[in-house]
Amino acid sequence: MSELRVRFAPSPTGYLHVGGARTALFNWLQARKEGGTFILRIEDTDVERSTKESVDAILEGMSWLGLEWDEGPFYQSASFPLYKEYVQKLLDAGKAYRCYCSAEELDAKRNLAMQEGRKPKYDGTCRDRSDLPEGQPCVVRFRAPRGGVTAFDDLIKGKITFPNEELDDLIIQRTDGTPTYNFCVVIDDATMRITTVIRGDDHVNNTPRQVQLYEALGFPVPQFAHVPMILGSDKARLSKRHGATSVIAYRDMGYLPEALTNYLVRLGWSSGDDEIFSRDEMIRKFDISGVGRSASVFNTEKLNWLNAHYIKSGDPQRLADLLLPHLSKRDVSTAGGPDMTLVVKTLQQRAQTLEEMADRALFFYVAPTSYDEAALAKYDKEKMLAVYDAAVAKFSAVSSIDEAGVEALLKEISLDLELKMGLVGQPVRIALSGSAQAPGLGEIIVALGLKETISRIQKARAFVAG
RNA sequence: GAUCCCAUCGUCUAGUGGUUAGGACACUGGCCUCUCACGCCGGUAACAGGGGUUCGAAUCCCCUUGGGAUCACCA
Repeated sequence: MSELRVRFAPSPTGYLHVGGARTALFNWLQARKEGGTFILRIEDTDVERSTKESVDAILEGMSWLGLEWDEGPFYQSASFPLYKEYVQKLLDAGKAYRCYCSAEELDAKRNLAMQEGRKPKYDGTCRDRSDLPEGQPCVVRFRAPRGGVTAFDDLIKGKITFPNEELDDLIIQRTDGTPTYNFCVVIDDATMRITTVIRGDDHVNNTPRQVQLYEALGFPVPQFAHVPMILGSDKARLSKRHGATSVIAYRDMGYLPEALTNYLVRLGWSSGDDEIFSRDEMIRKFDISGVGRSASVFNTEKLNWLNAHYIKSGDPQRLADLLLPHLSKRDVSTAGGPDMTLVVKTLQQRAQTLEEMADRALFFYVAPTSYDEAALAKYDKEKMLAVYDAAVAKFSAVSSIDEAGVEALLKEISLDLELKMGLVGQPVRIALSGSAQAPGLGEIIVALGLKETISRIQKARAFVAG
């Protein structure tokens, strides 16, 4: 076991977002690669917005993606006393002070500064205040260093430096006594002995403040790796209006977890010309320092391609299990119908998602009640009837059949009636599936069975005969 | 507005001073074929702009432009 300790720290105010999922994946991969520890921490210090439903949704998303954590989930809300203790430490050391400015006053000052084009930062009114009004509501602020710079070496972005002038005295404890985010992360990351903080790059601007906090508290500063954002097709931050952003939504749309993780790992990271990565390959080849510095656009087309790849190469039995809920959703019962494994096999080359596969699988379980008229119209009525009669005769004459057998029978019909294969196969396909687009006839007939095949052809014959 | 970050085909990316700038998705031409797909072969398509440094820049430096993030008693 290496010393590497990483964490994924979502705030439970919604479902697991694909961006969050990628951050979690990168953390997980780095931990697995190094033999380190992956910790899950729920940042629920905002009691107002945090919900149990969100926690469950996040855990469900993590599990579905197979990102198992080694420690946790830990809840920040359980550590309030700990934060209080450190606030007091800072207060005692003179590294923090009480501020009696009201939220209204602060808002007014901030707006004024913005209007006048100045930096909207705290003016330090209470920084050197000597009187301590008893019983007055107050917050606690960190006494930030005034001059100089604060810098850190980001594993992804390189060295980042901030002038301390830009950083004001941030609030670490609210009027109601609860701690604020930037303070909690530092305490948690330090006490959990996190060695590498891998998170979204919307946090880079928070990092110098946190570094100052680590230093004031006497904690070792961890390494940071800020992962670029995921954007929508218009290059704006990915949001619902670009489509689904919840990983569970992707599951429900029929995506495979290995396809999503494969897609996500390639967003911002690559290994030569490779596109397909098994779990093991990902773990072996991934390295957080190899992640790119720029944001990337989420592209559903490529995700579809990967999903199709994993459907094509997936185990039919497993896919059948995963397909079942999508069929149930369509009020289709597979009981008494063809073996689902056989059905899946006919569709693996033809579906990009399980939803699409379910649509295409429908006819196996529900005999067509109507036929594609436009397709039917392309064929001569008398010839079709002859094909149907011949097919019924041929299929009735055998007791069992395989794909090659179907092929042979169709050839015979083609020769007997002196019709091209296309004129034999298509009418039969329409009879069996109702549509002009379906898997190979051999596959369909083997899955359906001779009895059902003959019955469907007879039904179609009656329909065509009028 | 301030600070910070970013910049190779439409998209994801390879490239780390010398390449016909490579791969993948998408698009597209053809082959295969009982349909639709799969598969196979081929094609279109990029170094944001301008200055340097260098014998030589996609690669190093500067500026411009364009994107993004953050500036809360949210996380």
